[in-house]
Amino acid sequence: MRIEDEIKQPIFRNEYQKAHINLIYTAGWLQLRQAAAFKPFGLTSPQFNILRILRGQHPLPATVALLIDRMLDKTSNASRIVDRLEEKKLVTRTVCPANRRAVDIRITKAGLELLDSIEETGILDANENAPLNEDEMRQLNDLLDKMRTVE
Amino acid sequence: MRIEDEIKQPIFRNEYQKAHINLIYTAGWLQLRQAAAFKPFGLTSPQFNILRILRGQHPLPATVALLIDRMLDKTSNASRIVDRLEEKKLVTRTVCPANRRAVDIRITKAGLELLDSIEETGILDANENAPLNEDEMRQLNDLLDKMRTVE
DNA sequence: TGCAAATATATGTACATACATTTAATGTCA
DNA sequence: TGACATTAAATGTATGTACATATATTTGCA
Repeated sequence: MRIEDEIKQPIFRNEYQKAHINLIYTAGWLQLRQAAAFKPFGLTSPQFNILRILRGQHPLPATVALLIDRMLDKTSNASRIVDRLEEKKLVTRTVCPANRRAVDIRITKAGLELLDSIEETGILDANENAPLNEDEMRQLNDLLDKMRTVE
Repeated sequence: MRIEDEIKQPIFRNEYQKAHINLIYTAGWLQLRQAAAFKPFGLTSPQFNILRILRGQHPLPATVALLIDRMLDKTSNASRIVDRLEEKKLVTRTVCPANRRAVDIRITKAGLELLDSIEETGILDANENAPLNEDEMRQLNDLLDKMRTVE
């Protein structure tokens, strides 16, 4: 369905404004689908995202600063997302011995196993009836990258 | 900057996963810019969005159900966003006489003037050095619309 | 050495999101 | 008509986002 029909606004000021609204709408649509996929595993999208970064570092630890640097949304509050993961025993937090201001965050065995079981379901992979083919995906990636080249 | 560099992840499982992450990242980037633009006017993005819908209805009222139907993020909580706008005297809320379960929400004169003054700044318009030209914008819109055609 | 600046993280507050539940009004149909 | 379902909105709770401020540690340099 075209964005005009999705939000029942037949006319946009210009193609520029329409692309912006379309982008935010589509991202929200995607977020909802992802959140629903993670829910059976008791994870939110930001929690999953942080777990994935920690696995990338494993067995080395990550600091909060590293997580923020690698997160999709850089302004979100990594500290509190780690709180939730720690409560669920999916990560550990220990004071960094080399720099006692920093905190070493590590994914646990349970965390690694949870990631594996999520990925085994295949919900993160493209399927045969994906609406965009590989070439279109590449085109989309290029347009998005280019869009952010301002200032 | 390419998404690989933005989030310092050199390899993605596939173009599909990369497009998803790119989309969410770019939407977040855009949201931050928009939020910063609205901030001097004391509005958040969802508040601005609802005001714009109300202007589209004006002088007719809108119900909460209509707002949800037209909002970008359909699962957000329109009731409480209207609370904030009402506190700022930008909208009014009255019980709908025809159906006393429903609430008639109307944009006030102050609300209309605020929207005008925001739009006068031109922050919502494309400028000469926009990275994507009109044709590329159209291409992006088509890809996004197509992406959502699942199930 | 000692003290200010910088760094790393945590905490506070307002707002938004996601989803379940509640309250009130209206519809329906036996 | 009266019980029950449906509808419209508000409210509760957990989480996340955005941004300011606080706390503790380390660094730099006079």
